[in-house]
Amino acid sequence: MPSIRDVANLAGVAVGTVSRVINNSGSVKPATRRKVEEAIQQLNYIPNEIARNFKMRKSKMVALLLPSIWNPFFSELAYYIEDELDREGFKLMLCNSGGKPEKELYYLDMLQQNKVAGIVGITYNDIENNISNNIPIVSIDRHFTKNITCVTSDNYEGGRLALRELVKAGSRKPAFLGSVTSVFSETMKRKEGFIDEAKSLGINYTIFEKPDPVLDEEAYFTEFLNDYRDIDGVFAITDMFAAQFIERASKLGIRVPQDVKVIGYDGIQNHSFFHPILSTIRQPVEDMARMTIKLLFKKIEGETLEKDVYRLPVIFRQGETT
Amino acid sequence: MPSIRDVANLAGVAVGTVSRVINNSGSVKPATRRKVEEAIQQLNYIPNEIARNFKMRKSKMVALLLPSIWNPFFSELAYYIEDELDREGFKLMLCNSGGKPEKELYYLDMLQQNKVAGIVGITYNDIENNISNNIPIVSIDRHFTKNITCVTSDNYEGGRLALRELVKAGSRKPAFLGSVTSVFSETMKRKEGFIDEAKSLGINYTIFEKPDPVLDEEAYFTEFLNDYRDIDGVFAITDMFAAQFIERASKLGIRVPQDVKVIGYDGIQNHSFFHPILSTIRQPVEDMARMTIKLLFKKIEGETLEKDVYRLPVIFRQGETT
DNA sequence: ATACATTATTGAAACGTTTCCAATCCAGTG
DNA sequence: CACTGGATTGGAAACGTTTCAATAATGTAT
Repeated sequence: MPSIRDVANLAGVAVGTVSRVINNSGSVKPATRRKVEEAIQQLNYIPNEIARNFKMRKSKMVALLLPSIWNPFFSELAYYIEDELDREGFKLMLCNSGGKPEKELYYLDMLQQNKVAGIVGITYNDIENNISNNIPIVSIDRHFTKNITCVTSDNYEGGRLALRELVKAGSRKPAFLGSVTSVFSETMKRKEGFIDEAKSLGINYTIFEKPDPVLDEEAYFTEFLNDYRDIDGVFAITDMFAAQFIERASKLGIRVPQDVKVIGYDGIQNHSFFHPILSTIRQPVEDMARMTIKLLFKKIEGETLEKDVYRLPVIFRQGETT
Repeated sequence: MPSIRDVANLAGVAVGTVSRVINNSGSVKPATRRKVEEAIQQLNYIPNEIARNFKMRKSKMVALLLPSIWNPFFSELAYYIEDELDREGFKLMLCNSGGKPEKELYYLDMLQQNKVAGIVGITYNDIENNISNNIPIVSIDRHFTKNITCVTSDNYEGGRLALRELVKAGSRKPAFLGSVTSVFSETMKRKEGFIDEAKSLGINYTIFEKPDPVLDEEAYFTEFLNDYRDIDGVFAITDMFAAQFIERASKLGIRVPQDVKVIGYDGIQNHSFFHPILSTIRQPVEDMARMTIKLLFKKIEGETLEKDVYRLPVIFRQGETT
């Protein structure tokens, strides 16, 4: 593996000169440049990025820490994040935490050791207190404190929109179905929006939340369907949750949308191959991803951002369930 | 940011000693060890992994190069790959090539600069001739030459199985639907298996392939449905392809499975929320992912593998389309 | 031609580790 | 008590870059 020194020797110049040729920094005579480039060709020299990172005390690696890349919402997000990073020559390191706090901490520790340039975090834990030094972090959907910028969709407006669309579709007794997640999660605002809009329209509503994330989901849905037989509309906190509800309801002979209208949140179905196609509040995933990375770049550059939370607008996408 | 030298000073020992404490290498007296550990605590010292990689001339980073993480098959694969890597303390770098040859080459080049320990490649290009030095590579579903080990599902048997299942479901005039991809792709064996089994059972079959990957898919399916009206069974090369066919067929009033039985390949639907649930040839994604990484580790260790291609068995999973 | 300004180039230090050899320590032995 | 050998520790080189001060070469105006 030839080094910059070998190139310098072959070209008959100093290593510093080779460095300047490679990086286009400083000035070098055209003739010299040519000599060096020939030597590089001849030796098939490839700059050692690790040595460079080491010397410069920074890398162009950004980590994406999320529960599971398998989740279609996250994989779409990851796709755009990688794309945006690549535009600036940054690389993406992928970390699946499984949502487990100890794994999140383990990864955070590892990322510090590896001196990543920045972190995009979708975590359940309070990341902030566990990151000792000052690695720039942007969080998606989790709002901790000032130090960690948050990018999210407009969950509150999404909740209001969902309620309005349910009503528009004919629902008179709508319910919100969700599961209690992290207190830092912005997604809880979906519920707030739902409630506020119902109140302002004078509509009776029901809130039915799964308290424990690991609780049996089948039991949860069954209980709901038994206890609230007159519900005629459901706003589920995510598309996945909505789909589970629909399946469970179908098994009990409840028809969607005839008996119950259903609206999800996310908009993960990017193809209309499978049915029913969910009516949903669509998050602007691509915009969120690109904004996240742009903000992260700014933080890496040392700029301070004017806002703590950036909320992007959502839209209602009509499917077959309302 | 404290360095190993600061620790050494505070503890009143040499840097070499600190290094030995950190890495548990060589021998160090318990009393000394304690002193050093205290200093580490006090300074909040974090070893610099980049410096380490630099010095050791190797990193624990493995790259996954694939068309798009957004594709559910790949995101499932990536999930297990990351998990298996993490077990040995390796990290995953994610590269979306979009399937574009130039982007694949660009990434390959970058990965060499970054001295990754190994590469998992799902590429359209002939990777082999474009990787100058000897980074260990394991490929999924693409069989190049001896240098790059290939892990794949048993596509040939999968093809035979699909044909048998279509016949079992009552199809008398089955067709294979696929698109011509890379000549290196193992997935073409699905067609071969389909054909061989049809021949051996004395069944008439049809092959209808989309020649150009970028060709309009709607036109392709429409043409097929117009020209082959008597087809009563379809084996599509992937689940996605099958789903597209079903959608197109439905629009023309052709019912699945009453008029046409459909079998896909992959088994990407890990939940039964959306319908129809595809009958499919399920790839053992988790096994493939873990085997890929285990083989890659062996190559990184310098072992030579006994086989060029590792084929894992597939199963038929009954859905609602046969 | 001379002095000066500008452009090119060199050489060496520095980044934070690991590792090897040599030096030192210490317990046990004859 | 001197000696031996293993355990422990110190010190320095090396990994491949970038960068900076110092020097050399070149060009420019007088």
